[in-house]
Amino acid sequence: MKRVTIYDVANEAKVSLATVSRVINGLEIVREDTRIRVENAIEKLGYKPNAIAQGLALQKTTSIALVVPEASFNYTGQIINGLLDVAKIYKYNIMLHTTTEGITEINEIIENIIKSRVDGVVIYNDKLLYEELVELTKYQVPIVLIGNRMSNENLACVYVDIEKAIYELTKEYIEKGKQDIAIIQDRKNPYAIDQLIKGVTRAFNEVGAEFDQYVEIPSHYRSSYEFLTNYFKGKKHDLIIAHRDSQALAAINAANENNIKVPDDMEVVCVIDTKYNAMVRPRLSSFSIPSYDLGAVAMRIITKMLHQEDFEDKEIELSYLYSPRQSTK
Amino acid sequence: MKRVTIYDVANEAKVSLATVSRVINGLEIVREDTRIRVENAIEKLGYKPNAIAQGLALQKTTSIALVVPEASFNYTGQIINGLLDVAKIYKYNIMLHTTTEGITEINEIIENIIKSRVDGVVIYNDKLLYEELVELTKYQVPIVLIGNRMSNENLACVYVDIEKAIYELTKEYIEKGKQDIAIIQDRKNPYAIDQLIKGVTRAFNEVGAEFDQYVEIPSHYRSSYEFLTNYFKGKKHDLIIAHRDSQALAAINAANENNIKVPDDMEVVCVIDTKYNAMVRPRLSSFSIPSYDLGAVAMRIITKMLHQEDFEDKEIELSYLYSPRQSTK
DNA sequence: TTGAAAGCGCTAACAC
DNA sequence: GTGTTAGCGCTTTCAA
Repeated sequence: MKRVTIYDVANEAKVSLATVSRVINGLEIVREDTRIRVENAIEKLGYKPNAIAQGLALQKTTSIALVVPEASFNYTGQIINGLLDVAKIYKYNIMLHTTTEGITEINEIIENIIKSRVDGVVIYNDKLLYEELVELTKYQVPIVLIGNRMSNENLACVYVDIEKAIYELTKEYIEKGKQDIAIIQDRKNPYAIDQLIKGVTRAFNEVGAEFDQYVEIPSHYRSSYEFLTNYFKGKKHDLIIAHRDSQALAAINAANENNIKVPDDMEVVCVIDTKYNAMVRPRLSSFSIPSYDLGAVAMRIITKMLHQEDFEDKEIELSYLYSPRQSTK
Repeated sequence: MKRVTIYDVANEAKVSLATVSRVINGLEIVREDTRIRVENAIEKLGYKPNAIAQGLALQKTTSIALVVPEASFNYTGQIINGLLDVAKIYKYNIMLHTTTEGITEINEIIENIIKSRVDGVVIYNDKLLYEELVELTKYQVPIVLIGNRMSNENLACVYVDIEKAIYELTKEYIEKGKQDIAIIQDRKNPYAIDQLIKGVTRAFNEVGAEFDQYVEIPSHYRSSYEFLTNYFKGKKHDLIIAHRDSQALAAINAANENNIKVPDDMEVVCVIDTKYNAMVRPRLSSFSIPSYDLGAVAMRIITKMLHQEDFEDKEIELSYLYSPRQSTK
């Protein structure tokens, strides 16, 4: 099947290309019978409009760029699904970009995004630096940030207030007299960890105490687990706060290794979990972060920005739900 | 920063747009000093070539479409990473499409892919029907299939022979006198399950036996687990073969519930696993399917097809590695 | 080595 | 209601 253009269709239907264009775009000003003729021609030739040409003519591509950190699809999977579902509704295509380690590379991605002339970009990246965002903003492309709280002219965001979540959790534990609380480092999510620390610290400060149990570990499980296996040899806490479920699991397994029983001897919670939390034993107490919704809302916001729809707030907070399970008492 | 085009750069540098184009594309025929002038202008104006316009002029978009089933990023994540890494090297952009349930929808996706004029498409989808592939092939766009074995004019594939894998595994168990082998259904991966059944059946047939223990279960864990919890009440097998690790875990948990110890009373293996297999106890014996490589190779093949590079075979088989762990003896 | 001009496929005034 | 035509931003002959 050779490339068939709008001209071919016009010829076949004995009309001008303008008319074909009108039919394609569903403009009402076309007479019934000529519309039918055109539609038949389209069908017969198997014509599909060239989105690239349309993009050039219309100055918009109806596609948006999605930037996520590499390798962690376990956590971003739901976000992507939410985003894609909404994108489908509004007929947007998604160009997927992933960030790896290395500051320089992000500039390549930006370069790429700009060149591709997407209509908007959605970013979920825990370590995106402010300067890079500014660079992107210069090109007046609407941006929605997932996770980070930040906004301006054409920058909006959707997030969950995990600082507050952890603050409240910590307060509860302090009230129960369990003040020995530790946070496990997560190299891959500096922003999130920052929020966790802030939350715990705030709760501690309110009772005149100080938080200083930030446990730094290599971020990959194997070493993380190994480190913790040692760590728990002579030590345990009332409560361990991890960011990802995989880290919480590492902690539990490591504790187990040292005969520390979870939740009896030590409790463990994590902030974001995956479907594997339904399968592990003990099941992890966690905050149900609405990942799917984060993606869906982000995409919805982009469409609003693109269609100049008014919207109340550029910073949208989604709520979490704490779900106590078997890793806490 | 307003839209700056090749004309603006040409003006700024006092050359024609043709020259600017040459500089952008690194053509050697530009004199040193004028090249510098152009480069300065580009820098000054912050010019980024419009990939859409280039796409129109060149009749290629340097982007490829990736089609994966929704929701299972746990398993496709590595494939995507592999694909993206290679795509980066060859400067291709990725348009992400996901398939949900429903036959009709796949046609929408195809429509979309064709309209977007990607240079090629990579498909990982265990239930893509042959007719749809044919529909796509009509548009003479190079296609690479991941997982399914199939090829023709502009259709290549990369896969792992899990039929053989399971055949060999089964043979081994039969030789050990463990003939009570069951396969757990996986609704989401009919093609893979089909391969598993074929493998086991072949091994059984060779010793004059017949395989008939295909356990049908709802595919979501909750119900899967619940079903199996009942299933194992009066029954157990020598070996359970699951496709995904999540299903194997469901089986193990369900068995546990009924005091069937894995691996002592019953052994369990799965074909593809995720990073969570490093954290669960017992750790699952599994075939290490090289997901990352599947993605990487698929992308590499596409580039070969696109650059008319010759390549030996349109069907590339990657090898698996069986890793016995704690769920088998 | 550089410039002029046609063309990639489509949209959107503006005529008729 | 339909056709003509001028772009959209870039590449690529063909001349100069």
